[in-house]
Amino acid sequence: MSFHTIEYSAGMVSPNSNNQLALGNVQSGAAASHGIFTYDGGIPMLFFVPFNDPNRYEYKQKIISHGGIITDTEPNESTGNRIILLSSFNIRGQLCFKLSFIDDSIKNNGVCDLSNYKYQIPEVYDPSSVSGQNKVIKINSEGDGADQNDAAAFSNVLSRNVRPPPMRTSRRFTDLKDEYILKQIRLNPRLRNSHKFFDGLALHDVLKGHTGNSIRSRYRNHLESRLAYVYKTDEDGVLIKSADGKNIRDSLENLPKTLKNRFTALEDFNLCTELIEYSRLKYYEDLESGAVDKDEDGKPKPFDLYQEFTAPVSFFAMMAKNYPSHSYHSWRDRYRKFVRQYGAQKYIDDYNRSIQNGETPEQMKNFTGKKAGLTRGFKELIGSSYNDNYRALPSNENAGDDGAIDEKIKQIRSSNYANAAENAGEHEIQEGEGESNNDIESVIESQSQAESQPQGKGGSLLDSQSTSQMWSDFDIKYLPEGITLEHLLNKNFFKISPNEISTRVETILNDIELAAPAVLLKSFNEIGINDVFTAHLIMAATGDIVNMQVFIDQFLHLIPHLSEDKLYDGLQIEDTDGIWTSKLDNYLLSGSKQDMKKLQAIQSPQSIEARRHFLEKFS
DNA sequence: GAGCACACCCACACACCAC
DNA sequence: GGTGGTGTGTGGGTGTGCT
Repeated sequence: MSFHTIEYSAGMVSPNSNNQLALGNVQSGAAASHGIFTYDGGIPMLFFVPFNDPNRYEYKQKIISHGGIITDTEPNESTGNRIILLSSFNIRGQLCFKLSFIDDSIKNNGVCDLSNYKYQIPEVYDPSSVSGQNKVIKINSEGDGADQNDAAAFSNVLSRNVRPPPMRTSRRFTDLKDEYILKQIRLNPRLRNSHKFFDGLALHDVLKGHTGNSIRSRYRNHLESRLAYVYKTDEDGVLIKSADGKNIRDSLENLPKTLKNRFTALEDFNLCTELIEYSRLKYYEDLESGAVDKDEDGKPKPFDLYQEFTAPVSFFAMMAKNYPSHSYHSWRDRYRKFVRQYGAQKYIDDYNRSIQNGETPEQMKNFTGKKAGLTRGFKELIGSSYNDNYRALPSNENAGDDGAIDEKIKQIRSSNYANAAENAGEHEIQEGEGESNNDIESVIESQSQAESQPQGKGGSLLDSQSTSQMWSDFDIKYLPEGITLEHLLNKNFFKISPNEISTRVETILNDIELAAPAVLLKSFNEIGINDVFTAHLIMAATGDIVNMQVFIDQFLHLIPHLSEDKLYDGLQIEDTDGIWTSKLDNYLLSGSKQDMKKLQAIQSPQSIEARRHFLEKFS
């Protein structure tokens, strides 16, 4: 039932000249056929009880069960319609009435004179007191007769933003007080962490003399373990009563969630993945309709996984619907203050890496507040450390230095060379007792001897005579200058995470069926690698599947940092053994001592020898 | 010195508002 | 409707002084 659906006229409840409510046409007494808190015609009276009021839920029940309505909207005189503000205590100088109005009206079976329940003189601490003693300031809701500064002080104390100076009037908590606090928590389990709730409790007679902070601290440090049970409430925190009108005990296992829920790592992950998925779909829609931005050459810009994503309202509405643990506003705020700062794909990478390392992923944090202010340009810092994070290896969680990628290369070489050797000359490995499968040199040795190894599992795609013949029809060559990302990759590439690309490449290269060019090209196409790039891979890696894997991993590492115009230069990898460029080929072909010296500083003798054979066959 | 009461801090969830 | 700015106050503490 929504009060918004009811038309209220100002005349039903309107302020008179004394700022008091006129209730002349309020239905009252036994004549009330629709309940006690109704106007003529049975239209319910509107009440507002502050959300932090410790008695809100108790009185919400009373009001609703006697025909009235509790609104979620605070009274607003400017609208002309009046909602009656009820509270356990006087607040912020507003026109405010005591909750006993409800009790007395119910007892009376008719609406009492509301003006008799108006708060007049709140008691408030005076910050100007030099002695540090409490001083009672008399202030009424209109501020008449009261100093404006006092009114401001009153407002400040209640608003929590300005606290009185330290004043320690320590009072011991008694069993009675402790039990009272626990009872209030049981009645309001959703508010068990709320500062304001405890501020409200501090105004209860039983707890007079303690501050809200003190009571909150008492509960958190001493009483929480004694809570034992709470009373059952609905999603809004309203007490659920049994058939005989009693509160229902509920175990702590069913504690309702508090007012605010921290975002978890999984929720951050879901937000990032949904955001990227949404953006990717949008990109391809735009691509089809020609709405994608063009580069200098007039070609559509490729989808950038590491871009700053934007999302419309509908996206956050979808998130709130599919992941109701947070509201639309919360999801949107999380995106604005965290995802945008951190980077969606960067977080996904970090999350996946944590999972792979057997660690618990952490949620995004430290992107708001004062600390965030101190780290201006933090995004740039993240950007610069991206490489380290991206390159860190599961087996080396501290890897973040330049050795990480080398370590990865080593691992790939170890496993693949071992495979190659296993397939090429199993007996050599078996006979070499005490020889490690990871002994690269010896494995290279065995590989080089295995001219007739089966294709597809390790070694070169082009080693044997028959497969060389098959590849001879395929145009193996370096990428030309001026290539774009679109030349290299198709849309499938952007649907797969970088980690997965690497794994898929490894799987494809290890597949024994891939000796045939068409199969390899098709498989690479399926993960987004176009033929021209496959040709370059084979050319740069001398057709060696290990080196192809190394090239791909280096490419995946480089790609987030390469602008379109630097793509060609960026792919000239000249510092990795087994990876070749036309410049290095020229060194080899020139035969000059100086060039060979340069070459030997990069390439191993095995690589140089293999390259020589390769160029003889295919150049 | 220990325990307690209380003040205070900080990150950030959630919300509202203006443009 | 989309977006940025910003306020409020929750959630989870730590620091400090009193008993």
